[in-house]
Amino acid sequence: MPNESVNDTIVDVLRTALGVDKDWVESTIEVPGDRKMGDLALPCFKLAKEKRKAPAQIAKEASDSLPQELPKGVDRIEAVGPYLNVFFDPKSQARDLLESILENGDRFGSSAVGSGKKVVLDFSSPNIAKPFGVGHLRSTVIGHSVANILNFQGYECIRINHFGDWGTQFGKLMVAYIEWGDEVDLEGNDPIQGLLQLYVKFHKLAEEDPSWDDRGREWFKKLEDGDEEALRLWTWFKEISLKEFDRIYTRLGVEFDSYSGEAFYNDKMVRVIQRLEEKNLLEESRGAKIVDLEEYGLTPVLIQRSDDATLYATRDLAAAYYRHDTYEFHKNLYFVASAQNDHFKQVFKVLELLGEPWAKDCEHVPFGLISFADGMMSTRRGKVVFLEDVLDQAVERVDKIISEKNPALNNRAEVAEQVGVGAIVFYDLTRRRIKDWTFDWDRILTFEGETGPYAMYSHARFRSILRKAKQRGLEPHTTIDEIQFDALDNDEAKSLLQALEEFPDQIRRAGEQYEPSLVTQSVLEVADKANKFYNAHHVLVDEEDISRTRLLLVHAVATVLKTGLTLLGVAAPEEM
RNA sequence: GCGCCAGUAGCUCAGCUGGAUAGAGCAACGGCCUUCUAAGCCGUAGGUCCAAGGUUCGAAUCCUUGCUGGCGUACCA
Repeated sequence: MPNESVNDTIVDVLRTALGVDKDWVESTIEVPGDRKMGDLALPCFKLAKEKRKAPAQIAKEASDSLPQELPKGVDRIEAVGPYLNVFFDPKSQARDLLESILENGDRFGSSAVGSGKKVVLDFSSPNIAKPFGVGHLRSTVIGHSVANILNFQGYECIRINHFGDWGTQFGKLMVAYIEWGDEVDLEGNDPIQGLLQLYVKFHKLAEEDPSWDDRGREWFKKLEDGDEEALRLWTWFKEISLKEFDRIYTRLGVEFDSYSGEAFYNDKMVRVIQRLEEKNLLEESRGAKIVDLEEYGLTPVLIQRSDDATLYATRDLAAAYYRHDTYEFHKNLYFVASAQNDHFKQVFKVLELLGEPWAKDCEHVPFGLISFADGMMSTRRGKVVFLEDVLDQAVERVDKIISEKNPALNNRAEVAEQVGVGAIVFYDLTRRRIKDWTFDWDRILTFEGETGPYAMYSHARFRSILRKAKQRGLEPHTTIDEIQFDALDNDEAKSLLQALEEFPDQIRRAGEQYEPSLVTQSVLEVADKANKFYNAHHVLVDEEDISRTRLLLVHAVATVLKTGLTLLGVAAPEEM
């Protein structure tokens, strides 16, 4: 069914009139693309063969045989060509919607489908000792938003930041530090910059002379074996990074329930290897230990290197077990770039082969990558745009715009931060997550059209009307019975109401598909229709009754926009 | 080579499990601020939905093949 508003009574009436069964109606009925055609439509093509009649004739006959008394809330049902179109009574529709928003407030659009179920979300998960680049934005904001959306639907969300705080990269960094540590500043304001320089220099040399990589592996092995010097450096690098990440998460408003990174699973690797051995899945190959997945069309999973050090896949297996044991999850989600599709296929397949029934509840939620116009981002080559620089630029630009457009704003710095950061977050959540995008300063710093600032602006604008009204002693109607329907009897109000009505359904879909862009699109749709309404009709007019009814609509718009923005992890300032 | 993903207006994208005339934004051009925030609104222009087959009453949507681009393809994560 297209949405929840299709109730049984309507299905029943249509079913009887057409002489078909309930399932047929439920699976065929749809919401017309053009809502002028009706609120629901039932195409009758499929019945043509069976009934040996033209679809249009079937629709016509069915509409003639409808009962006198239509279901509550239905204004009329009419045949239009081969379609049987259902029109809801606009008044009762508007009444139900506004009443629901009035009653539910910022819970409008929420549900309880997930109640009692736990969802584990692994997102953001940046690598320690590397800068937090725009590339890390994706996992962070998508994961955060999906957590908000699922939470809104009653799921209990466990947000895990699976830091990349283990692996050969640390060995490499240690080698670099030992060699050139005195050339960089790791104590000043920007120690990450120093680490990056070491990292880049190392990779430049390693490209020409692979023996550098061997030294890196050696040092990582030392770390795994608990070497004191290695451990000291590792702890120090980690501290430097965590400080930086903390600052960014605070700005983004992102929080986690667990910060157990890869190192956390260090002592849980043995058990994984044990399990694999018990099931006879492990084989020796070229000196390493692997699980062969050839018969499933997958490349082998490397479990243990020839020098016995563990790998990414091993740690993910250990983490999956840990999460299962600790949280008894309904779903275990990984918000990781689509480049790692194969990796997750392998890991989940191994879990399946291990006989774990919960393997099917593990899901990779992939997203496209961010690249530069001239190619890929690469930390190894030092080709990174720091997320903080992007946020700073955005905030700076917003601040300038405020100084031009609303110089009287008193909490300007705070609002500039909210709008600037919100613009970046919203930007990343506008398109479907699977899409790749190219980093472009001009584009990401555009605040007009389908952008975060536009949505925030629309919200602020409508909040402003409510404030102005209050100053004049006007409040929205508080009970639905007071509504003056004439005040909403125009195209702009109707399509605005429609946009508001679709909001809960979009949230539901966004939760099912782990796709925040559906919320973004719905927010933009509401903002668009709201601004059109704003420009076509005055809210604060002489007739008090009309004003108060329109204020109710304004209240509904502000409520929904704020809820939508909040689910996306974007602030909704009162003024801007 | 093989695998996964994408291909819709000049650019960036929507288009829900196939349904009525394929929609927005940006860029371009022309309008609208002495009443609620012009980060807004209205209008003009812009399309062989990558291509060819197939399924269907009906395909941007499903299937097949091909083309283009991105990513992956064992000791990085």
